[in-house]
Amino acid sequence: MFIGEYNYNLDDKNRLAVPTKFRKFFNDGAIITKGLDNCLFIYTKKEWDKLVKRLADLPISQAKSRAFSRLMLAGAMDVNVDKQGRMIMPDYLKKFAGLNKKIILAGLYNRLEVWDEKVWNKYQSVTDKDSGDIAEGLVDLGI
Amino acid sequence: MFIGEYNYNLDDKNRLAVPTKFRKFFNDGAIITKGLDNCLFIYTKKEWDKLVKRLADLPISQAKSRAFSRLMLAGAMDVNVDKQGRMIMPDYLKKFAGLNKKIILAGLYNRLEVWDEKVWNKYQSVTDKDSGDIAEGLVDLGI
DNA sequence: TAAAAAGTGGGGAAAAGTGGGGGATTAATA
DNA sequence: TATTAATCCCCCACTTTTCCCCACTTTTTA
Repeated sequence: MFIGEYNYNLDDKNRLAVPTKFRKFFNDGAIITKGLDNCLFIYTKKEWDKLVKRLADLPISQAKSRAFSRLMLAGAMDVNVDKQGRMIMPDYLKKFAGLNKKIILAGLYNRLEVWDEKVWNKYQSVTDKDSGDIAEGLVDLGI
Repeated sequence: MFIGEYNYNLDDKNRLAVPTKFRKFFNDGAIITKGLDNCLFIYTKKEWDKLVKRLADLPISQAKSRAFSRLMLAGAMDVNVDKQGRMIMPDYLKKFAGLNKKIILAGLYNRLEVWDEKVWNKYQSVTDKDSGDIAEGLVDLGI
């Protein structure tokens, strides 16, 4: 579904454009939530529903699963896409991900990730070094 | 499917031609991804779908699988081939592979590899010398 | 050596990205 | 409750990018 890396700007009204070819998936809105590694996750309604069901099954007795549910559920916001294909970024999510003007959108198959450009570049420079480990992962998958 | 070594130029508009005899495989588009050893991989839609099925189910809770997905999925780009048989190279992939004007395309059976000419020549000069040693290591893989 | 095919370059129309004004709805205050 | 204030979002307009198409050059082939 979603793949690729895209550059966009967050404007003064906190509007963020969605790549044209992905807009059709968000006709009935989108869910933006706090993600991992300092980014945000954007889900379609359909994918979000799947995720919520899995979160509901986490054992409430475990502190870690309670914390994860709070991150994903309490962090989530239902947003609309305007006629120009943009969604409005809530203030608390903008702060959470440290977003400035220059934004990276990353396609991760069933979700889009929102990164501040600088944070993204830093993450990349670390993981690019580990590409050896990543290559090992390829073998595990039989690729 | 794909074999051989081909010379092409990346033009000022970041367009890269595909060898004529291979174009028929890319009628419905192509996927370019970050590869190993500083090159890029080009897959047909069909081959890509085989790969991506394995990636879709990785657990988002593990930092390593997130890094892996980001390399393979966010690193990939869905591209079209124009009437002249060229695809447009996204900026971030051009940077990743250090591409300049002179490009080498290499056929690796189920994928095409994209190399900057200088990187290719350097890689060749090392591996040509060590080809004996490299072959020795393949015993483990049953070749 | 002529004709055909492939590689390469560039102009221009169309689409996408971006910014901002203004009206309508909602909230706030006297 | 009337008036004011604030927010949201729709729409218009400008800028930038993309991509389609045509044309020229080089290479291949008959």
